[in-house]
Amino acid sequence: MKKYHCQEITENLLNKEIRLSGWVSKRRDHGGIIFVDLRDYTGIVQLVFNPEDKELFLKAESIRSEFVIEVKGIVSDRLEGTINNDLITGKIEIIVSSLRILNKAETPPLKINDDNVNEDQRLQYRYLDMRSDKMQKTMRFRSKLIQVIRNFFYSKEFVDVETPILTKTTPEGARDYLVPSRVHPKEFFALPQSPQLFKQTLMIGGMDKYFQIAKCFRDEDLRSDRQPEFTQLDVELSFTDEEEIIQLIEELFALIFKDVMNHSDNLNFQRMSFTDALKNYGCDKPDLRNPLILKDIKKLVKEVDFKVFSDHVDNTNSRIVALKVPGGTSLSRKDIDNLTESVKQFGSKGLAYFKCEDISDIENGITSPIKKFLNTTVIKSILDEVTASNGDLIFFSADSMDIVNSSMSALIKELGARLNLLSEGWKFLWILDYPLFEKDGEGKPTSIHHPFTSPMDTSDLKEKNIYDIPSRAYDLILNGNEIGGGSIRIHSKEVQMKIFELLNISAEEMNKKFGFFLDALSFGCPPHGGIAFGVDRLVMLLLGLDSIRDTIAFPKTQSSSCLLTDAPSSVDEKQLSELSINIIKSVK
RNA sequence: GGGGGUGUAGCUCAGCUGGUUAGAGCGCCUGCCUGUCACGCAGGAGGCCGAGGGUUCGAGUCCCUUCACUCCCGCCA
Repeated sequence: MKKYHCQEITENLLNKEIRLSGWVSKRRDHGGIIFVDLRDYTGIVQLVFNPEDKELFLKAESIRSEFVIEVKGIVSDRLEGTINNDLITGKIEIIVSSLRILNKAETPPLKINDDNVNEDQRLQYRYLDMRSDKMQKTMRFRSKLIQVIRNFFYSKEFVDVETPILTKTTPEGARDYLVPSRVHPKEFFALPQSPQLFKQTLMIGGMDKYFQIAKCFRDEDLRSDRQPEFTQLDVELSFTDEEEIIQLIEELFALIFKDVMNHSDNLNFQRMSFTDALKNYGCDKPDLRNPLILKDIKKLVKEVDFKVFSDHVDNTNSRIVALKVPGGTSLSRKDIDNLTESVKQFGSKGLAYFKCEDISDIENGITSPIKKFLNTTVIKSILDEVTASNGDLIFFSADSMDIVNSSMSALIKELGARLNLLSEGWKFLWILDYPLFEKDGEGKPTSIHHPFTSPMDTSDLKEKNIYDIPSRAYDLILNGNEIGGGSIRIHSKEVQMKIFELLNISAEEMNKKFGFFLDALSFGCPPHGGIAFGVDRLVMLLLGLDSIRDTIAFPKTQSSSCLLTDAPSSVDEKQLSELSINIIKSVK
């Protein structure tokens, strides 16, 4: 007898005897008749137990929620008036002739498909949570996405190569997860932060088109969109350039949207320079659905005798911006106070603003706590600069470049969401022309992308100011989220050593940490480049989920533990001594 | 490392300015019920109020410490 899934039972099977198995979603016992909703991943179908068969009926009385059962029965029309239009299978039911209880179940601690359960409960009982429609849909979507991605790259003759999980620690970047070596006491493997050096080494090895769905590990603090272990789609090609990679990836996303998202319209990919992104949006991942943009007004306020502005007028590392919010006068004083409070976490000291009630009457039509510092000419020039209309609110921020950018980009995001300013749809954006280096917290140069990124022109390395050297890096942004990034790489040993040198990595350290790679570069490395995408984050975005955890079967909590298995856990002394490890006794 | 939020029954939550015996809905158990699908009706069980300490005649409620979960800043080449 053929086996079916619940949702496959339709009128086509009327009067046929079928076999079905699944979980008991609900039992409704009317004394003389028992209904059971049987559930599998496809959905629900109603079973009917009639009292004529006493043994069968008795057994049906004993079943409870989440029992695993197998039934045989006849697919029947529902009686007049008992059709349930809320169920796809609501026109039929199964009159059960035999029941096997394959397994009992304790009363579950959470209800399947109850979307109002706390996440720690869901993670502790992930196997129950996973029975829900939502998790089933997400995990199957993810699988389909990966299938489409793999097929795309196979069809283009890319080679899928697995790279090591036990590898070498790297000096830059995130904290490594370390694995002690038993065979080599006092030495450690590191889990890969990404397969970067391996994929470049594959290029040197003549694997001219490579891709991998790769697990990556970074021991840093978590966020709703960051897990310590995550999945990357990793891609690398030899003899390539930016344009070929961009075309390849746009083609991939066209396929993903067609086959996985059932999205028929053409996708819209725009491009923007890193400089323009920072200038207009204060960040390198603007959401193009959001119409709000920043306007620099330093020139307009240079004569203004107002300390908040004048402190920054002559500082080249400072920015003074205006942000016009159309219809923003609807924000209450309390709303504005809350927004002011929320930008403070980025180091901003406050938010000044104009309320534009009547822009033709600057005397009375513009209200602002800072109006007394500004003359009519300055106010007028600001209104012109942002092309203000009646009903607009204009926020001002003056501070160091970093603080203005981070606080105002957050404000743009917040206002866009709160005032419903976002347009519909999917906005892809390539960010190009990144500089090679930026200053780190200690004022030292650090790679914006990573130290294997090629400069646009190698002669710049000698001639230009280190922070003005353009790189060949690119990022792909989708609706304000970074989904991937890559670069054309350095393929010359000399250039690579020069970059390390600029990063203050000593010859000795270079040799110790990257010696193998520098050697490899010297044996005929083809020009190459690539890109990597965060698969978990992509699934989250495409499905509109709030957290990356919902896209991962067994995710970690914010403190990097697994509530299902209770990992991490302490280990036996014996295990430790085999690894030559002593636990430092905590002073506390 | 820092800031915010949450923690009370199996689950989701209420519990005011400290005051008798800590509540609700759902779930669970028992009984009744032949057309329900949020089944219904009757009855019942279930709590170390996250943990530890303190203030008080008295603490779920106030104070301190700590743990867990969560959002954010730092961090994430």
